[in-house]
Amino acid sequence: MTVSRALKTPERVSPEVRARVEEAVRAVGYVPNRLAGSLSSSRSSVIGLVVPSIENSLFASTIQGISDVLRRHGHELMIASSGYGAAAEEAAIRAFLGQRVAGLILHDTTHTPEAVAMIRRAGIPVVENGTLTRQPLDMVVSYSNHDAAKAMTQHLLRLGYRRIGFVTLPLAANERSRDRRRGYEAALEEAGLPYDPRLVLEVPPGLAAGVEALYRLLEGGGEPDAIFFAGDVLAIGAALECTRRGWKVPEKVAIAAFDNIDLLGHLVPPVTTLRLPRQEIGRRSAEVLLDRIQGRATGPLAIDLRFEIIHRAST
Amino acid sequence: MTVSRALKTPERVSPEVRARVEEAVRAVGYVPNRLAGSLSSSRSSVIGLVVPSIENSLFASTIQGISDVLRRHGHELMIASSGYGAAAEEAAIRAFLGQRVAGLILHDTTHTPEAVAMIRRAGIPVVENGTLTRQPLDMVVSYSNHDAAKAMTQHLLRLGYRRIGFVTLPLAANERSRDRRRGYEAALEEAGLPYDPRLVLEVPPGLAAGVEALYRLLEGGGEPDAIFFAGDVLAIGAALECTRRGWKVPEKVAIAAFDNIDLLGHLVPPVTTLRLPRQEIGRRSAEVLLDRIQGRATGPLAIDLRFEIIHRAST
DNA sequence: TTGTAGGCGTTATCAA
DNA sequence: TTGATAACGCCTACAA
Repeated sequence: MTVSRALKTPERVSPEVRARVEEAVRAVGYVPNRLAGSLSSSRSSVIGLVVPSIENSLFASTIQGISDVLRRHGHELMIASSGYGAAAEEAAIRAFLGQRVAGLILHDTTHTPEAVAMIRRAGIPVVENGTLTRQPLDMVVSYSNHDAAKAMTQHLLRLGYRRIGFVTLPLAANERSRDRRRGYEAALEEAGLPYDPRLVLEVPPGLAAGVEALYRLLEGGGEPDAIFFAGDVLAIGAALECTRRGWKVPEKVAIAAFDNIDLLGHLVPPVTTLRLPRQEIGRRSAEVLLDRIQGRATGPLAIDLRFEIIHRAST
Repeated sequence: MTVSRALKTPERVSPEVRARVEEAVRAVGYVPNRLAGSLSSSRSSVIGLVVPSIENSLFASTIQGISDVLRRHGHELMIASSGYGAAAEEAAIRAFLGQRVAGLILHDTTHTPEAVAMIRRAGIPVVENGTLTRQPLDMVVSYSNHDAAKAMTQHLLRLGYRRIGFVTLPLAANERSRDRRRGYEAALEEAGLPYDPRLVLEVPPGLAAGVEALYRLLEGGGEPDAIFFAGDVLAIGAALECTRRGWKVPEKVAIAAFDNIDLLGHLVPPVTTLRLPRQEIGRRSAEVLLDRIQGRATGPLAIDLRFEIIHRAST
């Protein structure tokens, strides 16, 4: 007990005892067993994070933000990827709850009923990250995918484009993509423009898909004057393909992207895009989670971290 | 005890008891406490991973590979980033050992003496990932940065380039970069070419650094006919800058990169590079670690996963 | 096949 | 300020 105190609350132990303990710790290379500590105190310093994919650099920024904050506060981070499936997410959540994590951060905002029930029973705080969902489990830290897509579409409209193509990642089981799509439609509607299905495309992720989308839209009869690639690296693939073909952007077709990937600013021409607070989402998520864990806050919470349009020469 | 058995070794319990337990588990939403399990059995299912940076997409591939294998085997993954510093790595390792992880995967191959001592005392298996180091702590799964850089340099020599520039990331405290640099030098030496300091540059990571390196080498008096960017996205920055300036590659200067970033193949012209088994490194690391944890293997081990040159139009 | 006893390494609590 | 005792929830070992 005295050792425990000397290590956790050194001020509550005599200097002499403290010194002896420190010496002994050094001598034997003692590393306290936090499993036992957690079991005894029913407090854990581990946070569980479930992202659709670790490999995706956008999520990676968020993870880095989370990791930085947790490290500073002496917490550990457990990660699992759900591969974009709610069942895998449920499995990950179950595993984390088995490890008695102190809190969860989930990127997806759609969960299996069982996953929700487990989290409720565990009674631990949760942050959702993917989009400013209307039905949060608990806390949300994100930006509005709907508003971001709408703002970019309006930006294009303001620039005079009238036949705006929209390329999205798969809409199924992903509230983020659906939000973006609805934002696009909302902007058109407010502008009194018709929705033309020949201008809308759903494609898998990846550079190659961006290239393919470019051709399909240009040759699909919709005659787009601009294309808004609402996902990942799609716009990069398309922009590079224009370079390859010697097509002038935005004269041939304007191109807009959805994320502040460094590279977009280095392309020729640099590509208009949205700045999304990826790292900030991670940092704030970790912070609000720790606030709750440490009893500094209670109750639901929704933090809108906003976005920003970066206007460049491609539009 | 019967419940424990029903859950872990259902075949050793009567069907009737099994059914009753399953029913009860469902009814109360019971999630076994793995902390208590680990404490009692002194076995853990958690693996600790320390990478220099989570945000870097190259490490992200490796992490994904690790995560996939661990998930399939019912193990969890704890992550920390060392920010490229051995002291931060040591702190992460200490935290992981406190959590009684079953094994460690470290990307860096240089560690503080204290970190090494702690790992030794803990007696858990370790895999190092960054390069085929000669003095592994325990197991290594990687490729040879030295050989890869040498091979690419020789490739350029074979193509007839004689004044080959070399751009590296910071050499301090990073065996990988030093290995690459030595590989470059070895190739020159074997070819009987002099080492010209005007052709070698050390820069920070990032697209912009690649652009800057391009100019500094072209204007530095070394008159390179090819530049080998031995790190990350440096080559992308340089290649895009050539596009922007309308410089022909490889006529103006040939460009070679060091990693199989998808994008390199989509640039104009596509950029020659090395294919490195990033994901495979992650998968194999997890596999050999599990082999040891589950007692299927013992002793040191070095797995060389090789690399491959992807010759494209930029050289 | 089922159950009992004891202990894993901490921390909460209370007593000295 | 220090120490004794009893959990925490599971698993090992052994007994019924």
